[in-house]
Amino acid sequence: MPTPHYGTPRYRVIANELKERIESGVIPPGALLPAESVLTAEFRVSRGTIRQAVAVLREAGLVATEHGRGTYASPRPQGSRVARPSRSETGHREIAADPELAALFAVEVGAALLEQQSISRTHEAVVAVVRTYRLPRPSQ
Amino acid sequence: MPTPHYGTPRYRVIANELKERIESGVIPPGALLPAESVLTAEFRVSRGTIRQAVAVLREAGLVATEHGRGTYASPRPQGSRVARPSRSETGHREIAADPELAALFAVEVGAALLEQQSISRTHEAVVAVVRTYRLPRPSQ
DNA sequence: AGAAATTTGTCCGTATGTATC
DNA sequence: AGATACATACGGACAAATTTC
Repeated sequence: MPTPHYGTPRYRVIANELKERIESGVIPPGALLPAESVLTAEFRVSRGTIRQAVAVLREAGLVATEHGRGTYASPRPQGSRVARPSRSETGHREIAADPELAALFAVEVGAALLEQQSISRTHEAVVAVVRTYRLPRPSQ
Repeated sequence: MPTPHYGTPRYRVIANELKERIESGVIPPGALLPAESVLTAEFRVSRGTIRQAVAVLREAGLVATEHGRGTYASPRPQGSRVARPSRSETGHREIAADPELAALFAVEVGAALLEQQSISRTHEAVVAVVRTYRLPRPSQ
């Protein structure tokens, strides 16, 4: 079979599995993940797919990779009972306009807006969170 | 020729070039970037390399990609300090932390946060609304 | 110190799936 | 339905950083 991909892409399935292992402690904080070559053997996928999966975790801040060394599980934010930020340092998502934003942008309440969020930290502590709202790509 | 690559990787060179075009206005905000196949021809690299370059821009928030449509230049790169806030368009107030902000700032849900809002307009139309959240002045 | 092995980084070419026009 | 465009996946090759012997 060449490469069918229905449903969830394999790299996401693998990313979820690895995430599971990190959060459950199977791969403890600070530990090295198995090498890409090992993961390709375990999941029976190509190296590119593994790298894509690891890239997902890296963007989520769960791991950090070093050239020639390997990929480390990130040390836990020691708050430990504080929920993990569900998003990385910067990201965008679509949100529904609250009444104030709706009025400003002259759209219906609940209309889709683009929110870009960026987080400023010093060391670990969050200093500021900036959310920028815009209209979805300008209708021409 | 196999694939020599010294110095800056090609995908970064290409990302910088595209970034240049977006910030200089050669590719105006909201416009479609050339298709991956076109960029492949222009830069004479494989599609994978082009996708890697575009991924850099996407993470930086300079572009957004839609399946089957193409990649759009974002309305507003963050670098350019555009329009005067024209004053009076900004204000601050105290708000209650929603779960996401609470997690980021490591405070209780509902705790007081400072929100500063500024509104950018061109002519009359609202272009963007920026909300910055911070912890209240520490009493110390 | 040096060579080899390991591991991640970059790049290519190809094939096929899926969404949009 | 056909054409276009992005998404996923494979396999191979070589480069560069690190560790090991």
